[in-house]
Amino acid sequence: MAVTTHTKCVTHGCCPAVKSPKLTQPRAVAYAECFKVLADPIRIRILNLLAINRDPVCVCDIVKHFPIRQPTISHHLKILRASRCVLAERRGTFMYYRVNGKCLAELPRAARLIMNI
Amino acid sequence: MAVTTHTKCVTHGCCPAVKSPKLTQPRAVAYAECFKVLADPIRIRILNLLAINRDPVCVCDIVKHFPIRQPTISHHLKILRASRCVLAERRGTFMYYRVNGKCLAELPRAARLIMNI
DNA sequence: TAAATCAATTGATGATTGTCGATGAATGTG
DNA sequence: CACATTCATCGACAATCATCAATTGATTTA
Repeated sequence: MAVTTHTKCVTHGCCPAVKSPKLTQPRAVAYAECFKVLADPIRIRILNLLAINRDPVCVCDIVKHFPIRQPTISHHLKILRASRCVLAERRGTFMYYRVNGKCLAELPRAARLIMNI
Repeated sequence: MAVTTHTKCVTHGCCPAVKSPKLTQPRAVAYAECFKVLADPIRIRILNLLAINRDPVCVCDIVKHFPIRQPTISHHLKILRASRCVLAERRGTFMYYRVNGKCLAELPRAARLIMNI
């Protein structure tokens, strides 16, 4: 990558011996993907709804608690499912969702790695 | 909020006594805002770079570590600054950035609240 | 088999976001 | 003052995202 910006930074006396980030690019991308899942208040509240109800909840009952339509709820559930934050199970025509207990578990560790502590 | 979807959910026997989410909408929005800041690998690595270098780092030295231009770095720094993840200080023509030690500190607590544990 | 119901998918739309080049603001120096 | 350097801001653009209405798919029941 040819780093040719407008900024010349000719002085070279601004910061002596700046260390590179330890976090690799792929790992940072993986963390960002994880945070992106949580970067929506509806998804956060769906997670919370499922966490409070220990028994699985069907989609139609999830829909009742939010001011958005069923396809949008299904869209959010798909994202939560792809990231393994929730688990799904079919019973007849109903789809039952429940939270994955291990969800958000490695979040404190990620925070420590980013913050280098 | 008039909840009129295609889905009628007429059976009403799918899930007995579904509890509402405890997390309030404003709090979920606040959490989502926080996660949104971390939902970008460049911002994560800028945070990590600043965390590893205990001394403040100027913008031109941050730019050197990433394959994006200076205005984009400034854009990310503005977001990190607005969310109080980093602190800034001016020295002459240089702007020095350092990580806010309290950054990500309440992240585990947020995870527990969302997951109801 | 036909009808009914629940949920996922599709396609469209407006809003947001990451990136860039160009420019402007702030500061130091000759 | 004139010039150089660092960094922030502006405007534009493409990509992504949240949402919806309409449709399709899956399953049960009459």
